[in-house]
Amino acid sequence: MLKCKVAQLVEQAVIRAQRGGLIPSVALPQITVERPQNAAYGDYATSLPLKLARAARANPLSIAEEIAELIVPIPEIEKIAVAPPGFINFTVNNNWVVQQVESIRSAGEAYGDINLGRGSRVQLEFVSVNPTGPLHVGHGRGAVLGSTLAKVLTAAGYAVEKEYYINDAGTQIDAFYRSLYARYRQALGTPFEMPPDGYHGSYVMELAQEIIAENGDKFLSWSPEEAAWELGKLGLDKMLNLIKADLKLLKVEFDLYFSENSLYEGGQYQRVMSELGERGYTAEKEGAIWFVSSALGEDKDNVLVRTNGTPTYFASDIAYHYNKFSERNFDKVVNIWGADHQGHIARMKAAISALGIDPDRLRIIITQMVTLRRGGTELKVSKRGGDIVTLREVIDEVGTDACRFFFLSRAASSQMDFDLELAKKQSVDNPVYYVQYAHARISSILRFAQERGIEPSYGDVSLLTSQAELALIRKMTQLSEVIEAVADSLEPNYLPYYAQELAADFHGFYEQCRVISPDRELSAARLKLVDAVRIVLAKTLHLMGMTAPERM
RNA sequence: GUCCCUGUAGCUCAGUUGGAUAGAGCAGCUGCCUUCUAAGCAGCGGGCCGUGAGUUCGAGUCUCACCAGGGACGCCA
Repeated sequence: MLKCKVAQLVEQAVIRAQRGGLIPSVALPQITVERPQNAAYGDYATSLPLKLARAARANPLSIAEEIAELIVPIPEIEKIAVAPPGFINFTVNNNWVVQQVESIRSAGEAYGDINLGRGSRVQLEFVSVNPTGPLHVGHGRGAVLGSTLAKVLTAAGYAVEKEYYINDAGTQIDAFYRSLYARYRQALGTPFEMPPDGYHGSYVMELAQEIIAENGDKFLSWSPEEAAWELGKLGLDKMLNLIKADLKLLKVEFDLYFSENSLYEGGQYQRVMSELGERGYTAEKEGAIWFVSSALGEDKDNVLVRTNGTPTYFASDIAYHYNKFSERNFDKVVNIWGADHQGHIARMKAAISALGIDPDRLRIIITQMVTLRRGGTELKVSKRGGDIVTLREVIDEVGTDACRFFFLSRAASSQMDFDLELAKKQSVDNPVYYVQYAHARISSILRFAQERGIEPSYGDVSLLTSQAELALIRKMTQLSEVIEAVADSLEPNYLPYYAQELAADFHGFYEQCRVISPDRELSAARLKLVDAVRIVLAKTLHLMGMTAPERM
């Protein structure tokens, strides 16, 4: 990345300036290079002199001049300028810029990829919704976020594994099983009361109907416990398949569905409990076994094993994370959780440090709530309460691409309104279509050129000299910086904004520069540029899990 | 009561980790299609960045207090 190269040049120059006594030898902060907001300042800038000014007790402008003087010239950089109050600005050589068109075309789909991760293994766990009901919009948000992060981290050189943790054990599953059994009985005309803590949504009745259609009434003769268990397993399987189908509609897929139950069957749960005990982090109180998180600075302890002997969700989650770090040896683990899991973060981190694992290896992203609206009225999404608007209905109404783009455009930390009416009404003037339209236009030009026998490969990029052309190429060269920013921050919302900027630069170019003209040389050169834009735009769309349409 | 997230244009939201003149999309208004897609382009209007202090060369960004909205504080997950 040219940006890193510039940072290195600055660092070398500063060190030289300090050794030569031109500026005081104070400790250097992290050398950062950024893109100035105003293009008039050039392509890159550093505010290092401003940061050094205080410690060095010197005028930032003169520091900037001393440093700038010592920066070794490289062919890519055409101009280095000092600007008040103490910036050093870098302007990239236009020859280098136009050459990037060639680089893009030879790199193809790999263009923009970086090696930030150096192959280290990252596990991304997301969605992980209890298979006790259909997905709602909030789940969709985490799903889109996770699947996009997976793509970006892969592009950034990490070895990524996507995982869905199935909570197929515990009290919620039990409540689901008993609800399904009650609905089964009711559907067969043998009245049975719904459990008070049950799932009242109509989808449970539909599941019961399906099971009756496939298995008849044979469970009526079974004992309620056995019948609930068998029915439950059938229902859970169906529910999970529905969830997978919904996720597929959203273009979300996993490498592994990890069963909570397997932690008990595989012995991880037992191993973790004894290890926590050996390390002195468990205690028995009031007939239950507790994790002594207060010993690690938490404000209270948490139950691991209930009085009735069953483990809590927290206990199996510790076993799960032990499995991730100590048995599967992931370098880093990223979990995407809903806002309701906020309180779980601190104790989860405490638990893994209790197991001797560096808690910084675990990063947890909390997605804030999505409130679904239709116009002014808020729609309910609670699973337990009854009927909900499902994710599938939202996708059917709004479309996968628009859904994904919409979710990605908002930072995970912001709660958001998803207004179906608005999403549909705006769908024609949506930024989504603005970006995709650019790709369709490009495809159209390429078709047009092909019909006339104009080949992009013959193009001579040095003919690309107009402002619109250069600005467009400059924008393309930012892709790897965007990938880096997303991979570092785990905030993919840079992506949709970058896509819009790139599309805007293309549309601007399209208005100002006729691609296929009587000038065959220029036509070929511009066609080559257009083909490069196709590559970068499609890559950006694909990182977001969106389609790059050839016609609209 | 404690903890977490949010508060930026009429609306929905960005703001590159503390930098230069705070941006985009909708909505409103004015222009631009005999030529590769007008789902586009050019332009106009719109701001006490919740409030008040603090940190420093410099704050939308960091700290504290307060106000407002949301979430979590369970032997549910």
